[in-house]
Amino acid sequence: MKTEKISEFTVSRLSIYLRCLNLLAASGVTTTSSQALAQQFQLNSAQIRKDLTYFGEFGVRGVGYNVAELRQQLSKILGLDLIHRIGIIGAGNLGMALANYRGFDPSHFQVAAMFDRDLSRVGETSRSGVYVYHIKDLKPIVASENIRIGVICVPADDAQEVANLLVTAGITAILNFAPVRVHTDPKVKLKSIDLAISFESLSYFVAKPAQAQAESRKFVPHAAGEIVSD
Amino acid sequence: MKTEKISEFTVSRLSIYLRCLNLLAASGVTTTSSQALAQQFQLNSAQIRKDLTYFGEFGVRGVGYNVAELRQQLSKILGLDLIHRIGIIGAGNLGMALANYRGFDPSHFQVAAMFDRDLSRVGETSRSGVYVYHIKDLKPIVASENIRIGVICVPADDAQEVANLLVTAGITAILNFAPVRVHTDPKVKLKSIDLAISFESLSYFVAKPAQAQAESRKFVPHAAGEIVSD
DNA sequence: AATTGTGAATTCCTTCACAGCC
DNA sequence: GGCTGTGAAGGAATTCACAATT
Repeated sequence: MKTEKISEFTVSRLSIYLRCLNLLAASGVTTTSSQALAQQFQLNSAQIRKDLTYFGEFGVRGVGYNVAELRQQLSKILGLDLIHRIGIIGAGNLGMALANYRGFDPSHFQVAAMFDRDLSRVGETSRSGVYVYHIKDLKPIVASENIRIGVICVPADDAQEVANLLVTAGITAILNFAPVRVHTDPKVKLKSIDLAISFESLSYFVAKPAQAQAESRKFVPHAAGEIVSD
Repeated sequence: MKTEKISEFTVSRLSIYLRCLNLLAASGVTTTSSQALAQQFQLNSAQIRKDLTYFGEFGVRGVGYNVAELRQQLSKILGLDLIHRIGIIGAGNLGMALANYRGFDPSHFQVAAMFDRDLSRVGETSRSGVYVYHIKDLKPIVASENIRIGVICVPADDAQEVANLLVTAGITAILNFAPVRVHTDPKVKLKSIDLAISFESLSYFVAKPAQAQAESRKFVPHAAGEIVSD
């Protein structure tokens, strides 16, 4: 394994590779190659190999990759051998939807608690069984529930304040859904999904159909907005 | 204006610039400069200028930019002088949350209809007043409601089928929230927000705190997963 | 004097192409 | 023969730095 910097692009692609391998494993494939993966899932084989070799030499020349082994390696690299405890701040539509979201595996990601400042929401429980605490209890609950990831689902005007609270509470990573740029301690990994920017980008392409199709890359990881770790 | 290809990165930043300008306008600022914007909002002034000059020469040398004029220009470029009619497919948690989402201006984006194949959801209405139709009525409702943007909020296994239906219904752009890569006609603008990838990227950085902070760019537009127009 | 618009330099990301190995 | 791992090439995006302009 090298000590080179791993880009956000590479990390996102690892997720995609793992997803592809899971599909292959489910259909009983035990061995594959970068070319086979590339062809089946419309990726570039050299990129797959390059991404993987940042973390080790998982393949066998002339043969390819063992599906089971590579799945396990990628799971490990992505930290999916751990259980991540998540706290959602803002128990509105989006926060509730995320608490109930079934798109990710509950053996890796668990929404442990929600928080809101609105007393009418405090004491509620999501359909999936997540309790809504008052925001003033953020710090002790983060500690007692072992929460490492905070998800900001409050309006733009409150996002920075919530980010500050999360940092103070000792969170490790933040996923921000508020349509605003927030700033945090560099030790906290911050990532944003900005729905307003996503829709406005679509708007641009809808409004300009001629130019719209010309550009665009095959793959761009992440949330509209920003990825910041400082 | 040049006929160069405009990158997805640039388009996303235009949204950010517009947002910054809106804040400046709200606080009564009438003139600004790329340096002032860069400093206040942590951007790079050369990048702002370069992004803007893809679309025209909006500034005055030695003076800067007129806030009101630049806002209007950016709104126009981003197609925000139009009203975008949106259809959401999948009236589950996420679909409902988006139908009720208040993060974008209803004078630019209107959720006109939702669709589901589950009869128990058909006939419901979101809190914001959006009716849920049966998916079999997609095509006629898309036409009658003048829907141009389709938002996929169904499980991964159904996403490709829904994408096909949307293309057949004559949609112009698709925003895909399903954690899977979908393929469409190249004439349709496709963009994905992959929450599973976003969380897995955070997982990577939570699991590897040492390396985690080293890399990462200041700004990466878009959804985890992919941006595809083909 | 100040700030834009932009060619040049730089940095980063992707793809090519092949030596090395099974 | 076939496939990996990787140096080198190519392409994109960002930033620098300055000539042009008011």
